[in-house]
Amino acid sequence: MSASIHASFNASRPCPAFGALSQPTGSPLQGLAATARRIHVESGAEIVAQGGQAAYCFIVLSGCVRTVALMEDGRRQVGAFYLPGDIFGWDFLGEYDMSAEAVIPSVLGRISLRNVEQMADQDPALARAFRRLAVEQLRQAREHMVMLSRMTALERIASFLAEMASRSGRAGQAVSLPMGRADIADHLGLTVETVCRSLGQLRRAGTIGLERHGFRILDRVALASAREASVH
Amino acid sequence: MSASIHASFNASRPCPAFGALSQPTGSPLQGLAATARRIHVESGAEIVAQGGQAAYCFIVLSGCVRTVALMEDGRRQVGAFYLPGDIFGWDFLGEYDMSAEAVIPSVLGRISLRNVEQMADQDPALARAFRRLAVEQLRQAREHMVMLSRMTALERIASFLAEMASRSGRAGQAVSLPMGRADIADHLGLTVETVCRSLGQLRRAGTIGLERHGFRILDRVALASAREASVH
DNA sequence: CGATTGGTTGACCGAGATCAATGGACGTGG
DNA sequence: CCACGTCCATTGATCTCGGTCAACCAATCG
Repeated sequence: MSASIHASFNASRPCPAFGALSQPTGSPLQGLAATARRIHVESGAEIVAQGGQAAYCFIVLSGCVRTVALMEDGRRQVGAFYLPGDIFGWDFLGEYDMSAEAVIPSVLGRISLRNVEQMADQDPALARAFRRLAVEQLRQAREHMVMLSRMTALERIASFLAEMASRSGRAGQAVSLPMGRADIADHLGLTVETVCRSLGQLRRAGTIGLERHGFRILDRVALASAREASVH
Repeated sequence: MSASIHASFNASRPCPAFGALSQPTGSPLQGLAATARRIHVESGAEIVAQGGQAAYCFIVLSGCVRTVALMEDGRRQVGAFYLPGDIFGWDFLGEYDMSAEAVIPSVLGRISLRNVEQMADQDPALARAFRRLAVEQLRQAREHMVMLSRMTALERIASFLAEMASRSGRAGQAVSLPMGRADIADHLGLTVETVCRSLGQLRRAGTIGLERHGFRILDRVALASAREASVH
């Protein structure tokens, strides 16, 4: 069964043009894809370095990418996970404020930020699309802030699973978790141990089916009620 | 002394055109200010409602505004505080995802979002300015996320004070804290009691001078070291 | 001046971090 | 193909920071 879930991820949803971060169909963003150059990265490889000059943004074609902020004392924050169709790295000025790393072997499309600026200057629709992208990111960031400041460990895990499920295509299906427990912990502001315990709690309650690199929602209602503190 | 600090806020910095959220001098954003309509709001008044249709954005001319997300169970998150010169409410699509309330009696400039979109479509420089604004907000949001997920109570308070000090004009000066302890707590993901205790700790250590509506940095080095977990 | 609101301080408790040990998956070399 | 080693996930025991509950105090306002 482990294999089946993992396979269902590798087969993957048919890369929905521009996914979670994109605007509705016919987005002017699609014009950008034409200028993209394919990049292959191995598991764990750094794609952009925190503090480096921002020159490119990327679209995930396959695999999974995480953004990471690292502090001197080792405390780590995983900003977001990017799945096929998602764009990242466009939202930087001057220098990247987080590094980006491949969670698993991935294929990316690389787009010059200079191009983006130029095309946006010439095409108000594209500029507008980027404003919308920014606004959507801000909304997500605010939601994440509420989670980090006000939700319990169990609520965070439930929210995370629900989000991954909704991003991974249709409901009821097996959902892939390409990232390790440590990544999840650093994304949710928890420790690995607490992540494990909360996941185990949901598994034991029969809410989810769980394995190393994937899960399946067994009781949608229970999962929703475990989230509790949704933002309105 | 209480009076002196408070007075120094009311006299206030001379409203720096577009403050914390603006771009460098000569910003194309200034053109927008011409279309603004002056609005006076009393202390505690709701300026926009969470869930309402977004039609306007605002620039703070005097006073202080907070954005607030409220959950059914009463848990509250204060997103940000806006001081004179700051713009808020532009980063919404369709509906406001947080409400905005006056912390103290304030004067605002109200700008139609429809105008903003139109002017941005016609003026690439303005569109670019808004992209920069968005990117800057995202950077701040990410920093705040790190704080909420990884910093101790003392570190959060120290960071907050340092930020307020740097926003409130020149260093070494008395800094106003127009918002109450509850607002600070909900902004930092703490409780009122913990905010008090941490502030008291810094006061007793001689790091800051403290009173109800303001503070003063006495030991800049100690405050910086109390922050510890800066995002490198 | 009393009343109401907001700030401060103390005592206690609990969710989650920390420390420690074990188990299972995967990859490498014999 | 199996033995071993490494890495990661899991589980348990204990500790701690910050939340909760409660009392008191100080400002502001009628």
